[in-house]
Amino acid sequence: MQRVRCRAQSLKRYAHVRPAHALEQRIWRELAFHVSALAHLCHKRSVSVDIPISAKLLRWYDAHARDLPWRSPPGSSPPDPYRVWLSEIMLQQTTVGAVKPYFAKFTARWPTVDRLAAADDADVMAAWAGLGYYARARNLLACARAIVAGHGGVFPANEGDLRTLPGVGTYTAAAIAAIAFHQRAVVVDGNVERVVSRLFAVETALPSSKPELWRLTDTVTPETRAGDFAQAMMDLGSTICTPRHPSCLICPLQTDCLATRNDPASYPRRAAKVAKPERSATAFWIERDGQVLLIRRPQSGLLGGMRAFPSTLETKAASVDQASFHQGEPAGEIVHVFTHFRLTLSIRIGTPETGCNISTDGEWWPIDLLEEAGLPSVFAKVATVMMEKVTI
DNA sequence: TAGCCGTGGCA
DNA sequence: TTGCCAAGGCT
Repeated sequence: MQRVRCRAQSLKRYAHVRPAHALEQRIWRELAFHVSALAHLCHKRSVSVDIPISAKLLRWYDAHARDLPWRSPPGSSPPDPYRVWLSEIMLQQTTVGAVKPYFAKFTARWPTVDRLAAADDADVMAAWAGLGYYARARNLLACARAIVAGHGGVFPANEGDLRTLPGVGTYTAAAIAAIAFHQRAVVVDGNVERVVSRLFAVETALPSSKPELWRLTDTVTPETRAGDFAQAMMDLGSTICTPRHPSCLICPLQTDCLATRNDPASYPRRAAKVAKPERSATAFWIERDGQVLLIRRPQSGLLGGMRAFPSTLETKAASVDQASFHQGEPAGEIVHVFTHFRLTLSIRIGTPETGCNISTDGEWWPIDLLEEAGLPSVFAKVATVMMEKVTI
């Protein structure tokens, strides 16, 4: 045991070494954590200590925190609230990998909330294109302008005031208060719901279990470092306590977890899901002098406020799309799966006249610049199909 | 309150 | 190929 402790201490002398590659860094952090845990175990080998869950998690986080562009290192001064807010909006129901390039693009182009508030709507919507959930982009602008107009360009520092801002709900308000302002707030997102429902083996199914999960999260949230704690829960959820195959053997909370030996992947329990409805519609490629007709979709509803090809794709799901539209020559078909329905979109080559029947406020867009139009993915697929036809 | 609202990666 | 899922909010 003494030899192990000496080896652990000598290894800790190399803690400042930072390998160049991401994989090596990850392995190094992993090694450093286990060395630290081993040294701790040696030191406390004969003493049973009841360490709080938050303390275990924070210790793990200090060694394993992911290095993300919107973060400051664990335990350091709070990061810029603007960057925290922007990242939290982008990360709503969106993976870290998808957000990174958009976060870089937005912060380079609009480095402050004042600059963003002064931006043109069309520029922001186009910059958001491809990230999905476009109401977020509309609310992003509304929020930036509310901060400038109603809060002197400064983000409010408490959960209650944050909650009144457009696009900022219960989760986001708590996350900003905790991370950007070091307030004690109970931060519950999808990761936390999963971790906590496993930790306490919550048998109630989501979403009815949400109040119970909030209460349980409240019981384990520390008085200080609530922001680091929240981010630690999210890191744990995305790297160890994953949805399908959790890595319980290396989990810092394994000894506290009631689900670890009882099919942890089966938590959180979920209500049975219903099948996705099928919808079909027609999109029109209407060309003139090397340009193609684009329209702006209505501000609310499906793909609200985004540029698009004229189509029979309705804004409200309740209405029926005109699937059997026979004007124009058939030019192909694409399939796109949204969260709540599966769309088969027929493409037809129309004329400016048929286009005017569908929309009167279109804009003619150069075909060779279509990539800059900021089309949502479903219409970007249409563009790809038609561009391939042109090049053939 | 439950339905609506994107996208891409993964198994 | 298909379904599941990810740092939710709005109505």
